[in-house]
Amino acid sequence: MGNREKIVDAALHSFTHKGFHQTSMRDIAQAAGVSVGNLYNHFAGKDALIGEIALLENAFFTEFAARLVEGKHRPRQALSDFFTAYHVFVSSPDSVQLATEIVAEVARNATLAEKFDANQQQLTEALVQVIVLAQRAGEIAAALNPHELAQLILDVIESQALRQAIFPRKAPTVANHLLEQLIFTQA
Amino acid sequence: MGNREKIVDAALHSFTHKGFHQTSMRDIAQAAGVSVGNLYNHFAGKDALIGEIALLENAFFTEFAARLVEGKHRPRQALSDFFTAYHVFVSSPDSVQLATEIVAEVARNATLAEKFDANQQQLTEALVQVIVLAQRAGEIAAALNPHELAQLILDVIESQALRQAIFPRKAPTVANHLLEQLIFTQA
Amino acid sequence: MGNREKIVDAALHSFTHKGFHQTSMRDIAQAAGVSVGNLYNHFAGKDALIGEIALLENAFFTEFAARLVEGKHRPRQALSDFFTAYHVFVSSPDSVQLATEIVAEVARNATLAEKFDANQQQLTEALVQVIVLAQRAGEIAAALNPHELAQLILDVIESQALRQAIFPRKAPTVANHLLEQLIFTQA
Amino acid sequence: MGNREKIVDAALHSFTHKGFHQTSMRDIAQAAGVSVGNLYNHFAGKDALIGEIALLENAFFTEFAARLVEGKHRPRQALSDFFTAYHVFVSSPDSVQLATEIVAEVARNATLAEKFDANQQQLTEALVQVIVLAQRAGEIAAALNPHELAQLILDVIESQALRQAIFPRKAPTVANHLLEQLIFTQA
DNA sequence: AATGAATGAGTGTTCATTCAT
DNA sequence: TATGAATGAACACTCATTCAT
Repeated sequence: MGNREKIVDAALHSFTHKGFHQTSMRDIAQAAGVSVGNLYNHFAGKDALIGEIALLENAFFTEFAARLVEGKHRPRQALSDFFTAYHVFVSSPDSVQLATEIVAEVARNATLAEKFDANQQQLTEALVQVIVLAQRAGEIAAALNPHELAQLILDVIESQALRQAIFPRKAPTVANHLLEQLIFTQA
Repeated sequence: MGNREKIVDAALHSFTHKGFHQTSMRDIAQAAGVSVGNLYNHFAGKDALIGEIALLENAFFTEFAARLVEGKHRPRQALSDFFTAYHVFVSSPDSVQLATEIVAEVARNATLAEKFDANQQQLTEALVQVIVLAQRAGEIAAALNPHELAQLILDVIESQALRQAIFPRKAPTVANHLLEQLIFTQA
Repeated sequence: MGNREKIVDAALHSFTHKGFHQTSMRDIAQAAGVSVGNLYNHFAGKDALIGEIALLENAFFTEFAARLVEGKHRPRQALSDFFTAYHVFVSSPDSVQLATEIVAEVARNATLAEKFDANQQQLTEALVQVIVLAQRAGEIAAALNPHELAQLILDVIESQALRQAIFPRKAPTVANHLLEQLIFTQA
Repeated sequence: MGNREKIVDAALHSFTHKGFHQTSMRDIAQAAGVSVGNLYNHFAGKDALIGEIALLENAFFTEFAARLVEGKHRPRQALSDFFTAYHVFVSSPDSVQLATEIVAEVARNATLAEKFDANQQQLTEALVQVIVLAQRAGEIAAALNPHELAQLILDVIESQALRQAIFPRKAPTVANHLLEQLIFTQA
């Protein structure tokens, strides 16, 4: 593993567990087993490193999008599967912690926001595609705006993950049951 | 206005626009027109100040809950009105910025999470109350779990506000149209 | 007990256990159950309080001197008794801790040194008096300079107390046996 | 001279003349001609620096011990010479000021006390060695406990130095005359 | 690409002291 | 006397970044 990757890994871990602004370049260098100075041979500065990490989810979004489209000949099933898989992905405590950091950062940094948005777009569009097919199949009400619905789906899954990670509750709800009730037409 | 209030105001403003960890105690003191040392006569430290700010929304939650319950004899209308009002409240850029900071903080601070959760609870329970009435009135499908639905409603409104504030989009959607389509039974 | 006494007590305790410069005026006020501002009604400032404490041993020195002179008709016994009593007095850990603080302070503050010296003088002179009588009685070699001997006696007892308090050793020596061997003529 | 040495020198000087707790890290950095931050590249913190200084006398103790043992074939002379040399060494005002600081610190810091004790041990043991030889030669009474005597000797010399430095007296006594009178057997 | 000493502004916090009440 | 809010300089320490090697 090259030093650059070691640094990215170390930064990911530190940022996740301590937050962007609670993590120092020294922390990262130490965790990566690399000298402080060397960090700057690979990244222009802390902000560049934050940017790199913030956009790391790229690959995952692409993968989810691909899998969705793959299953589009059975749209309802594809959506159901996606709900489950995405929920699992987004529910890991590490994922949640990092996500909150990224959102706070993105909210304050327009450049970052733009890139971040572009990433998400891929997944949203794949969702839209499958929703439209489900509507044609009569599995989702035709009156619903597919773009808005896609966005709502992602929001609901992500919010639920966030809440369950942060507020450890007595009875965690069955993940996406309600969502499916609301979205899919009843037999 | 007492100095304590001046400090809270200044902290609220600075935290909102720069983030908790990008704001120094000096920043706050200066913005409040107060000496640095005096900050510590009113708050035990920065964390205490962050906690105070993080829990400031208390009042608003209570107010929304009250208004909801007030209108419960016409549950559908009450919910609709709440959707609109809550969306407006939660959509102000300041509110969004601060909320992202708070969430990131809460995700890393169990004590804070607990208090924060307790606050939110009030609003959720008011929502549940009105949802149940709407179900009895046949305006919401009886099969939906009221607690989960209440939570989903808040999530959707908040997520939408967040997204619109962060990603300035071409066509901002009509706020809660989709939500109402999904939730309310069709005539 | 008046507030002034409460303050002195609190200062004595805090200075002893934390050192002059590690103790804040707040510490003292709190320990005394008094407001910070009130400290300044009773003492001009921290230095004045340090001075007060540093010279507190006054009374004890006077008492020891008095008892020594009282027993001077049996000089050897009086000296022996003094050795024991002074050793006990000076050996308490609190006494040692405070003494080291005072010495460090006195070493840097000529005014304080002068007052401190004056206090000690009383005891030294009482010792000299009894030593001279012991010499006349043939119990101490006449060749020894009484002033120097008095000083040496105090030094040895104090140093021993210091060492035993700071370096907890395996076998604490029988306190003043050696001192008596050296000083008193052998039968 | 490396920066580390410059820092140690500056700390030694500042600590001696102002005391540990009256000296700030900035003082030291400035006196060393070094940036504040760089202090922490060389020492973990102020305490580490205090520790380093407190144990600096190591070398001197070792040297005195060596010289003592060197002269042990003429024990009385060796002791006499040591008295004089040690008195000179320990009498410099700087030495006294620093010593009072160290003692106060050592009295409050068990870890430091231990290390400090170990240092002193070397010298005490060399002294014991020579005392025993002097006793065999009949120059010191055989009845005296050599360990206790060694300790007493160091105490007396150090106390005397302390007193002369702090209380500038009319007639400074001839340094170790009395000590020799007490210790050595008379022809 | 790699090191780690060096920088100096910046951090949260504490301090002795003052002062209006 | 007594209070405790108010002051602002000072404190130990950390920071992102640079740079000679």
